[in-house]
Amino acid sequence: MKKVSISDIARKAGVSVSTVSFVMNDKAVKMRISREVIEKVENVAREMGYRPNQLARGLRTGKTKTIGLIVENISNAFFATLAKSIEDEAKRYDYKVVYCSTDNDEEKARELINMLSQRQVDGYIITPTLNLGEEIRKLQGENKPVILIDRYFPQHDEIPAVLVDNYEGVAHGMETLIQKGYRKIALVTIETEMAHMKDRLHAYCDVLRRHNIPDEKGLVKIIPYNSDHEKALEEVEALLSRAGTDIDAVFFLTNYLGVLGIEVIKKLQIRVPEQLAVICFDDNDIFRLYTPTISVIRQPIEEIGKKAMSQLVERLRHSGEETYPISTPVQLTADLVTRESI
Amino acid sequence: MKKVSISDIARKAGVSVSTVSFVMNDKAVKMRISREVIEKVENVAREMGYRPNQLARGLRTGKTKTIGLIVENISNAFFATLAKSIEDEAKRYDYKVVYCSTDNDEEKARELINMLSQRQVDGYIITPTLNLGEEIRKLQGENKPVILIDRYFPQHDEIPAVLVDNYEGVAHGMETLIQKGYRKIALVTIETEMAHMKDRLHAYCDVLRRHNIPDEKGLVKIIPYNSDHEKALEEVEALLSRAGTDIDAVFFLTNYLGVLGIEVIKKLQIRVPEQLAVICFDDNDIFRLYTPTISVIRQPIEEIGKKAMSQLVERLRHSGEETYPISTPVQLTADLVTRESI
DNA sequence: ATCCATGGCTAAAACGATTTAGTCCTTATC
DNA sequence: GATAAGGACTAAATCGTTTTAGCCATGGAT
Repeated sequence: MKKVSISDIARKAGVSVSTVSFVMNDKAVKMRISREVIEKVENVAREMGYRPNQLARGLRTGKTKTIGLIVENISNAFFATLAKSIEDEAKRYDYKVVYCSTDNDEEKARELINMLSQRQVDGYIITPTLNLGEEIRKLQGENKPVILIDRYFPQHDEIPAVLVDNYEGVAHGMETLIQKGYRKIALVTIETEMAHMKDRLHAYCDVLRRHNIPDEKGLVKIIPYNSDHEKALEEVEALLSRAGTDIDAVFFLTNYLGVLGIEVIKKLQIRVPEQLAVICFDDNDIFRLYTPTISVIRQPIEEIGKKAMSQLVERLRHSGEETYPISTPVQLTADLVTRESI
Repeated sequence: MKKVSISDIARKAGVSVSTVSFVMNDKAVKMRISREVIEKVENVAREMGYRPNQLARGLRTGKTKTIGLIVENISNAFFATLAKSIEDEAKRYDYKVVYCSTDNDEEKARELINMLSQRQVDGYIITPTLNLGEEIRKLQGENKPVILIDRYFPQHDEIPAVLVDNYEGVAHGMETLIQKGYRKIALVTIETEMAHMKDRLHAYCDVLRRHNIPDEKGLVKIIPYNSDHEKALEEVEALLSRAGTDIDAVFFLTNYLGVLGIEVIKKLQIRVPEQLAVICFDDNDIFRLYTPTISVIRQPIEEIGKKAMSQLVERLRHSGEETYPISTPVQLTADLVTRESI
């Protein structure tokens, strides 16, 4: 049972392939196909269950109605939620999404871009890794729109991005901690050169400095990206075992680190917030339900997805035109959600 | 800056398109292309950054090296983890994955299958919704292998599936509860006709019956699939407010319901396990980290993904052959992870 | 009778690959 | 000297669409 093709329809309906194509693409009226023929073709197509081959269509038209979404890791709650929001939004614009995970590996990211490019996706939404600037410029050179999300390249401001204000988010959290009287604030972050994490780190340092609190090196723990769960736990444990003495608060700079932190806090039976105030960048079901509930800087995930998609569609519409609309960069705010942990 | 095509390479290298194709597909030796020409072509291809167009290739060969993955909702931790595992496994076999979410909607599932079929994916891994049997048989009729995961159709045992033993899992959990002395065991499940959930429900009923415990209707709460978060919370709250009196344990039949349950338990300040023992089907970070830790029936997610992919690849290999290998259905076990909540 | 529109369709090229069946040289074989 | 047998390539068909250009009636207008 082979698939039915347009010529099968044409044969059965006793018309030419072109006529079938016109009917299927609602160009029948423009092409002045008669009422009867239109109906005939439509009936035959329905009876035979005809579904146009998108490979052939894409090959001919150069458009696949597909966009590529590259995230860090689809099994992470943040990216999974983001992906769903983008998938839903894409559907509204009649686009299909193909996702893949970089695992934060530059080489893998490059491969993924190549793979998507070979599959002729019409546009990209990318959570970039380091050093992807050139690769992305190449895509733009081929006239394929790209929107960055979550991360960006400060040196390439011609690549549009949908971001949250990382600096402001962390600064707000820090100010709140300080205002509540915490002074010995530790930080747990991930080892990376990427700007969005640097922004978060800078906010931490700047706020401390603004309040004349020395930012001792010992209070900042940087977890290497590829350390396994056990190793990372140990690192965090080493830091948090000082809670109650030379640390009175901790700021986790990512969702994943926060969960790790909870694990350590539970293990060491640290009392929160008495011994240690806790705040995390990016929310998670756990933070809402843990006892005590954990305060977070919440990113508007749905909105990031929607905005990224609408920015992309905008560009897709104008693709091929001379005057490429230079949109202003989109910066959303990450709000503090105060819970019991501070 | 247009993309370079095979004919661009041919022109620049001064050879025919066929020759380039042979070189690019490692058929040069078989086709007795000379060393020099091979090198020449390879160099030109590298210099020009040639990447074969997969649409064209797929159109010609009928193979896209892509598989379609349909899950219920990619933002759910279970499916997100499963998706990642399948993505990783697919990569090993040199396949790309396209995912989509059904949101448990039959009509949407049908549309997704159509969409993937139009995009000529080579095979499918599907978390089915109700009444998808016919649609799936059609795919098989077109010689496209399909593997079901997580759910199945008891009336269609010719559709291969990778499943966990839902009945045994729940039965084991129930036996453990009873052995620990709990008798008034409530159940929270989701409204569905699907067999995997019926299996779980039957295990609950059977174990109660086996121990001569009457299964009162009032102890089973069925949450309608489309009720929003608030509504579902209320329903669960109505049930769990009876904890300590006519209910001494509760079994949540899905991950999502368990999280909902935790939310209610927290709100009502129910003491676990003194007032209420808790167990949930399928694990989640929260259950590991909540205080007290929550016992679960853990599904081997990684293994499901791996098995599904290897089953699919097996069929992909033999696709087109007369003797389709009838593999025995794969049934994995879901083990009890005992934690503090029982 | 000729010309022009217009209506209603179709032929054929094109998209970018893969693959089958040659073509055209050499060189070896009888 | 004719034939066969490689060796090193290439022409052209093909996959399933879309789209441009054009064909052939018919019916006024001139």
